[in-house]
Amino acid sequence: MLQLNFIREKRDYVIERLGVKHFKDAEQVIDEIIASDNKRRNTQTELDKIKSESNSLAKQIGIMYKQGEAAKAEELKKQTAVCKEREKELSEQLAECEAHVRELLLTVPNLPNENVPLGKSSEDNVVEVQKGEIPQLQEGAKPHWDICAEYDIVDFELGNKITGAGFPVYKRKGAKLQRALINFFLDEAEANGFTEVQPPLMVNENSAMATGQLPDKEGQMYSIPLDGYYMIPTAEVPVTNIFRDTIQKEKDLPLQYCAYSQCFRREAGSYGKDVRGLNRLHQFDKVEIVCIDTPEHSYEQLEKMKNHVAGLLEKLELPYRILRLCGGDMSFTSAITYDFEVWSAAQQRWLEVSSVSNFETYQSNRMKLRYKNSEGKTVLAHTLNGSALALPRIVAALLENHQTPTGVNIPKALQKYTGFDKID
RNA sequence: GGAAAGUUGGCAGAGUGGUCGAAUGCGGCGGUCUUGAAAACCGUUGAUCUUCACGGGUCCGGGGGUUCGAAUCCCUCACUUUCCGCCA
Repeated sequence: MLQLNFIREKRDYVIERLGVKHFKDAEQVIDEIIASDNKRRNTQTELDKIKSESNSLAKQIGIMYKQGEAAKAEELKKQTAVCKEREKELSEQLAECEAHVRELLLTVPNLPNENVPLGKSSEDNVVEVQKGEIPQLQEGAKPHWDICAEYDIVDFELGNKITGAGFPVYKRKGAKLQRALINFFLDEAEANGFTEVQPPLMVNENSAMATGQLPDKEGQMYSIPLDGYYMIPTAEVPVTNIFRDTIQKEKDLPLQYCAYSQCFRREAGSYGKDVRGLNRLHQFDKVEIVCIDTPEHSYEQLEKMKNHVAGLLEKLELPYRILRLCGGDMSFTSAITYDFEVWSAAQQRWLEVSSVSNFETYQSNRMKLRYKNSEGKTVLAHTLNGSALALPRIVAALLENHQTPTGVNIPKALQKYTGFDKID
């Protein structure tokens, strides 16, 4: 959520930046927000005056009773009736204004950072780096879903029977590879200074609201209506919410956390070859990194997170590239996002395996995540997160890029985790 | 699932209808003392809205109610603890 004061002070800038994100009717919405807030302020000022009056009357009445001047007190009581009525009116009006402003604010996305490229779709994203050698595969190289079947390591049919599409069963060396990757990612994160946590896989409404999944992306999450919970689409939600409604000390920043979790996404609207095999699942495993930092240092921190992710891909010997997403392709809550993609040799295309973002104060404003700065002022912190990494497409890329006629080679860095060096 | 007791500032913990945003202790911060530190002593120390400012408003788990007046009484929801039941 954007900060009201910021919108008031930088109206034109806000509208211009929202244009980069292709937010419709920016001018109209922003002006309505400002107008509603003006009304809110006037109402509040008036209400405060009335309340101040009631308070002092009540005090006088109290004193009179104590001094045994009951008759005088009764007289004053009559006066309070008028105040009360007006108070009720005004506080209703105030609540209405507040609700309206909030409702509008929730529809406004985060502003893109100055470095965000202009553009509408994924074609306008900027390729920052490309690293690693694109492998030349042998004749008859297979896509990962065929490899999975050949070595019986991921069973999609079985998952269909038990649950439905997008819930595969990992078997044998496939299951071990999952465990190995999770441990590898967690160990690497820890070595880079991230503290491991294991969060709940379901969250309540407040948490989902704070990180931006609610109110409007409800259809993307699985919900448990009986208890009012949601299955997490990413560990970002529970881990960032650890810090909801807190005031941190500046000397404790940056906070750096990592968490393994399973993630659940409905993926409504997806179809076609994009969803084949491990490309898009309803349940998948991911190690997430989450950071809280000051506005002064958050972009440094973002670089650190990018380097961490790049290091993982290099150790897995996978060719990858880093994209800086354009305004039209970024998520609602992000100020800047870098996507990591690995080359899928058999599918002949790039697969997104990580997304690293700085949300600046957008999430922290929703969740009241603040810190005391060196001047002793309480200000909003910046939140950042990234996947490090999501498993399914990594598995797909490992299987495809490292396949040989006699089996799939496991990268050296991973061998001590898997306990085997080849899937055959 | 049943029963009971709780939820107060960073923490511990007073406060059961009136000047209580809240005693006290601990912790934090600043200072005195000290070569330095500790101890001791002194001072200071919640958040938030509004106002150029003075000031004013709100917040004692969340929401609602009673009352001229609520941390304090009532309703409701959530959570915590203990006992019983069930159980990996």
